[in-house]
Amino acid sequence: MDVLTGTRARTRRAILDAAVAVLSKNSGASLADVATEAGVGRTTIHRYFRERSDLLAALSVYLLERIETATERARLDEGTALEALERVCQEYFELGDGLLFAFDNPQLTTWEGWDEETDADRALTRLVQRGHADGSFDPGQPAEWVTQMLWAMLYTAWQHTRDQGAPKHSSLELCLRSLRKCVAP
Amino acid sequence: MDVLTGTRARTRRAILDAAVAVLSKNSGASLADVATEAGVGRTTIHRYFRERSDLLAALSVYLLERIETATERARLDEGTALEALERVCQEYFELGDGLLFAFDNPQLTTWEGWDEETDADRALTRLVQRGHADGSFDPGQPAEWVTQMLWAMLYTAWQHTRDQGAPKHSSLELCLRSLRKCVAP
DNA sequence: CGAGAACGGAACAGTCGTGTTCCATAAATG
DNA sequence: CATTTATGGAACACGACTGTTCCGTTCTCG
Repeated sequence: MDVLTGTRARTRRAILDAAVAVLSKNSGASLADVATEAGVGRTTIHRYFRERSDLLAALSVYLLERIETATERARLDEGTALEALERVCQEYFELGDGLLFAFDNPQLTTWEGWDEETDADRALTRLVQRGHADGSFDPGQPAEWVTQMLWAMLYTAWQHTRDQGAPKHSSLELCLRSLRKCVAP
Repeated sequence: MDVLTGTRARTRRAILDAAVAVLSKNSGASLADVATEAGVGRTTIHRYFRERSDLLAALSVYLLERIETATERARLDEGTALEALERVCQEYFELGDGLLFAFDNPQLTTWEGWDEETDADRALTRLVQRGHADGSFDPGQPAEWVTQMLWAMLYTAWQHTRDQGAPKHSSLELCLRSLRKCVAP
């Protein structure tokens, strides 16, 4: 079940992406809705994920992977803490609808099966602590608070573009501006 | 149907409050769950609200009322804009779980039946514009963005206390601190 | 081109929430 | 205390979603 032919890997991706798009708008959507969005038969979904819970579990690891790679791309230990924070903000913003889904299902980032923090969470926390240590971040706001704020701001920004049709770059710009001012000492 | 005896008014409130508590945790919860939380029979709920949608509609006006009165209590046109913003933040924080519900259902604050803004929305927007005018708020962040940020921060703060058991006052303190820095010029 | 893999769709049983009716009981009210 | 009034619970029909099976079709790759 690890090795998938090109075709299977492709439709699997299509189903997962469709699930993110549909479930981020309506977390109670039916599998038929997901199938339609994916351009696939409902039975095909069951071929890849026996039960709905299997799809949701796969969705978890899928998004978690995307979050992890986005975090790695941001290279949190390079440059100043503020620069790194802005980079990771931009990377996360690219997650798009996955952002909404991840925010609505916080159990993803905290215990997606285990009760352990993810690497991304730890890296983010370390980053804020680095900012605390070198005096570039406000020491009055604990790291956990700052990371939660980051997600909430990203959620707001993405919703802002999705619902009100604001251009992506301007939403991201507002998000970065607010975040910068928040963490400043 | 406007005049309710004391008893009916009381159970109606119990049902609405239970619905807020349950649906803010799981928006797909069944009416049986709400009934249990309210300490009431499932049929009783149908006596007060024929269909699920009727309960949700009543929930909208209930929360909208609470938001309106909270906004009035904050006296947005008194004192400096910053002081007023902090007051309204504190008032909204008292909404508790209603906060999560309102944040998850943004259609409440924008068009709960009509496609019109609520009084609270307008008052908040005016407040931020006042801050822009007298130079006490950052002109680079439009009023709509600031109000959305306010809700996002409140959501974060309340979730912070609910999930991580942080004391209410400290969460609110963090929220106020972040908000203050955000709107500062 | 041909075999095997991948797929779509129909059909079916099972489950769960919903909305309704009916009746017996508990509570409030005058 | 007697009469409304409010309630809880059982029972039922209905609809939506789910999970499964089966079969014919399409595609993909050797």
